[in-house]
Amino acid sequence: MPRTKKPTLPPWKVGALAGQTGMSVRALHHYDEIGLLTPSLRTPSGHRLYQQPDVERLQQIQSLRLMGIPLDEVKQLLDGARISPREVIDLHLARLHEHIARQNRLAERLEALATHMDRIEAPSMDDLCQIIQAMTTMEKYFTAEQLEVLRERREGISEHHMHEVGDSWNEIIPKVRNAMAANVDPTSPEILAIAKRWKALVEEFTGGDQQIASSVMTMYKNEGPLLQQQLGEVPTAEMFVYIGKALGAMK
Amino acid sequence: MPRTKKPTLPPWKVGALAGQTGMSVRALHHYDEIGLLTPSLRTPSGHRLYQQPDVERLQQIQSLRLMGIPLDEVKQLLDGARISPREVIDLHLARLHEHIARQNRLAERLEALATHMDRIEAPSMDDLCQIIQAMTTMEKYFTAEQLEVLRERREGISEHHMHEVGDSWNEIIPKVRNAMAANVDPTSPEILAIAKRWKALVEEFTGGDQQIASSVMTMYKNEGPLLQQQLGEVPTAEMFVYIGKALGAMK
DNA sequence: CTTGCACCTCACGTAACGTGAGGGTTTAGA
DNA sequence: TCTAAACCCTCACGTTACGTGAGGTGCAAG
Repeated sequence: MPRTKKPTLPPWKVGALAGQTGMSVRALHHYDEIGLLTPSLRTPSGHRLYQQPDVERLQQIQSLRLMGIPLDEVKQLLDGARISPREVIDLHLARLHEHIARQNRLAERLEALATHMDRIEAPSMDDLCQIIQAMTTMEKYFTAEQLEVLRERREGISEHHMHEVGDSWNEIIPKVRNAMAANVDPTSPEILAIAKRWKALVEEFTGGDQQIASSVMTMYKNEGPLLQQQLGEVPTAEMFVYIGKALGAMK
Repeated sequence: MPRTKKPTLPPWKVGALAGQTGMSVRALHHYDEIGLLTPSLRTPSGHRLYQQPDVERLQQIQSLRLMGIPLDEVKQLLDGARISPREVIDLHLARLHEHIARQNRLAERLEALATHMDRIEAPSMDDLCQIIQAMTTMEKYFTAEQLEVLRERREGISEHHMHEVGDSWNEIIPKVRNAMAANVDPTSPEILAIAKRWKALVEEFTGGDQQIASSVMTMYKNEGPLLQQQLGEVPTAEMFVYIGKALGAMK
């Protein structure tokens, strides 16, 4: 009783397999190159012939790739490295979550940036970079919650008022600088008046939060030149001391 | 009245600039290679010398890179391509959000996969790939909400019961196949009894949802061999017709 | 004058293929 | 049976933003 036909199904050529599985021919070539999926047959002229086991392996490869597993790990997994599938999944989930968290932080920054840009009439590349610098500098000195508080406070304030505050600083700081240069006693009445305005301005920004106030001072100390370039007049550490004396003398 | 000193600050060498800015020397070389940041001076021996404008440009580059903007776009932006910064930001936000959405979908799939794996005692690579295949196949035939419904239903069912259901199908389907082969009248009492059990099994899975029921039938029609390999006995389209006749005759 | 450090220019490697270039093989139609 | 289309092969470069040597030169200090 002879066999009616050869019992093996006809093997697939690359193009056929590619069409069947939705992969590209180049991808199959690539898998062959890296030893991930080597067709079990070749025609004498070198054409790849994939048989059933190859097809099954390809399906496994596709499954694992769909889960975002890199090819070299797929190779290790399918080549019998004794790794528990659970570990693989957990490892990838961890990596993925970290990646997502990073991207989310980036998206938040970009969104914050976008709202900042909307406050400016005709933003230039230079403005853009300045704002980014300011944002990243702030991120170094304040915690996420503090930044949130500051953002909320900013939301509730008109742009006009922000300009007023900037003008106030630009008015006060030179006065303080001159007074210090002239060795004016910080407990003198003029300085006391200025110190009151200074304190009010500080509290408007910090909302009375001591943590924020001290972070601001550290930031001004460390990033003086940078902030000056962006904000105009900026207090120095000595000014803080000088005004501190005045405020201390106010009973 | 002669100048006291030369008015230009001493330029920085790569290592110094790298140290100042936190970049690597290689990165600065790279920026030079691609024409993004070419130092405005070189010593006769070829050492790069960065001057103040170069440093400022580098700071801008760093700012934009912090926002995830690729180097060639940074180059275009800084080289005066007249693109509005807002467009840049919005474009990147859109790309980023799409990317995040993809990663989130992947994470969901991985988490679903993890819970599936926990249902199996000693999961092999093969089991893993089978489950992934099943999941992706389901995703092709059901909407996200339907999948959610099915998942919730699965949560409320013991593993023991799931095995029972599988056994029931494995018992019923051969009976139907035999009856069809023997040309048994679908309105005969034995078939009617089987049809009732069939209907109950179907409803247990679909929860009576017509949309789900019809999606299931399409899936079985299209993916018969695949499902059979994973589930064991699987109904054919003809069986659906046959049982349909029986149920229709039940008044 | 030599040591050591900083600098230079190649040039390969990364992840997963896309996209030709240049040349054989197979197959379907005339 | 011949030929042209369609399919196959093997290089090999391009993609992103640099890391990491390899091998050689410049420069300041002991």
